[in-house]
Amino acid sequence: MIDLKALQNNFEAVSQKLKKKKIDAALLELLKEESLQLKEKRNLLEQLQADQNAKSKLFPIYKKEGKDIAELKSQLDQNKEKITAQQEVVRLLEEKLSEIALGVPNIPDDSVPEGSDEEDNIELKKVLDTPVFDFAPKEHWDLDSNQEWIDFERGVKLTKSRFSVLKNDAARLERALVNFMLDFNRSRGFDEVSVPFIANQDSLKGTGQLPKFEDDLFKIEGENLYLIPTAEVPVTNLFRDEILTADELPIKLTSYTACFRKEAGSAGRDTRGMIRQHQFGKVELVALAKPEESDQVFDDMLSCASDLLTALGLPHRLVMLCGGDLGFGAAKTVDIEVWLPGQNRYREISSVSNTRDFQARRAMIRYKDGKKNRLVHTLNGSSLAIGRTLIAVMENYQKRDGTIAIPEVLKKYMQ
RNA sequence: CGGGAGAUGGCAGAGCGGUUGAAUGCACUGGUCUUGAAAACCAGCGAGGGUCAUACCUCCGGGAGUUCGAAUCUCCCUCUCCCGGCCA
Repeated sequence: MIDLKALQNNFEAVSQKLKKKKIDAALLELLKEESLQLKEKRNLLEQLQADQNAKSKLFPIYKKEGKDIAELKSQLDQNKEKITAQQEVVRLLEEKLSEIALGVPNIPDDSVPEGSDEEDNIELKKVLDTPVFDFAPKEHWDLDSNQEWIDFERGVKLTKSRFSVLKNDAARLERALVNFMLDFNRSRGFDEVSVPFIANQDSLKGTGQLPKFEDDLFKIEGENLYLIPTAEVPVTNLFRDEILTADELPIKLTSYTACFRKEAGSAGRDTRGMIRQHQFGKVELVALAKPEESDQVFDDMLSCASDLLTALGLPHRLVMLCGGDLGFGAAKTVDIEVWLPGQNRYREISSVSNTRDFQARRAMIRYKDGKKNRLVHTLNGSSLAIGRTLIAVMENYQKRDGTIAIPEVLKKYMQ
């Protein structure tokens, strides 16, 4: 959630920055008006309550002194009606306000470029040269046309489209990738956690998936529980409603989970192959940091993910997302795109974001800064999506005879 | 899924329907003492909103109710623990 106080006090600046995200200015205006309204109504309510409290305290005194309490009681009764009415006013306003506020995306950093979509993203750098083949490299599904590695048909049989089954060396490779990544991340100072793949509404709300993006989630019937779309949800929410001490920050964690996404808005996109599945494995990086150190932590996470690809020998590039392409909760995001020779293009394989205090405000994650409690900054990034990494290995390490080499660093994990 | 107990501040643990936002202990922070530390003693120590700062308001799992007044009484929900069944 954005900082409503900042919106009230610096309306122009905030709404100017939010323009990058193509937000309706009228909505912001409304938000500001409503929040000021609420402040006023709430002040009135509090006055009434203060009055009521003060008079209530007279009650036992009057009784002790044997005074008549009928007059006092009638005053209290009247005042009570006013309070009840005013409470309703405040409650409605609060409801309306939070409905609007929860739908407003995060404020982009100044460093985020203007732009409306992918086309306007800015390439920061390329790492490793793209491989040169003396034959025409295939896409992963053609490489494995008889489904020795990835069995799409049976995945569909078991569940439905966009589910698949890994077999033989692919299954082992997946496991090797997970282990390699977790070990790598640990060596970079990220502590490993293993968390539930199901989260409740409060958690999804804390990281911003709810209420706005319910359509993207698999919900468990009759339970108010959801399959997680990313480990970011459970791992960040580990600290929901907590006040951390300054010296335990930054907290840097890594976790492997399955991720479940409905891909509601992507009908018809990437229907072939394993690029876009309803379920995929991902090793995630999550960090909580003091505001002044979060940029440093962001860079650490980004280089951690990039170095991982380098270690795997996979060419990739770093792309700074423009305002229009930025996710709902992110103030700044850099995507990492891996080279897929079969597709002859870069495809997203990782995404590192700094949400600043946007999630922390929703999830109430704070730390003690001397006497005061301040919101932390939360950051998240895919270490790498496992499925896409698997594809990248297949396509980049393919040989003329259709076999696939194993990256050097994975060999010890494949024995 | 069936039977019993419970939910209070970082933890432990009191709390008659009326200055109780909440005793006490531990932990923590500052100070005195000490060469230093420990011990001892003194002081402070929940959160959110609000204010320049005070006042002031709200919060004792969540919601509804009784009452002039509820942490304290009633109802519902959720969760936790113990017993039984089922089962990785």
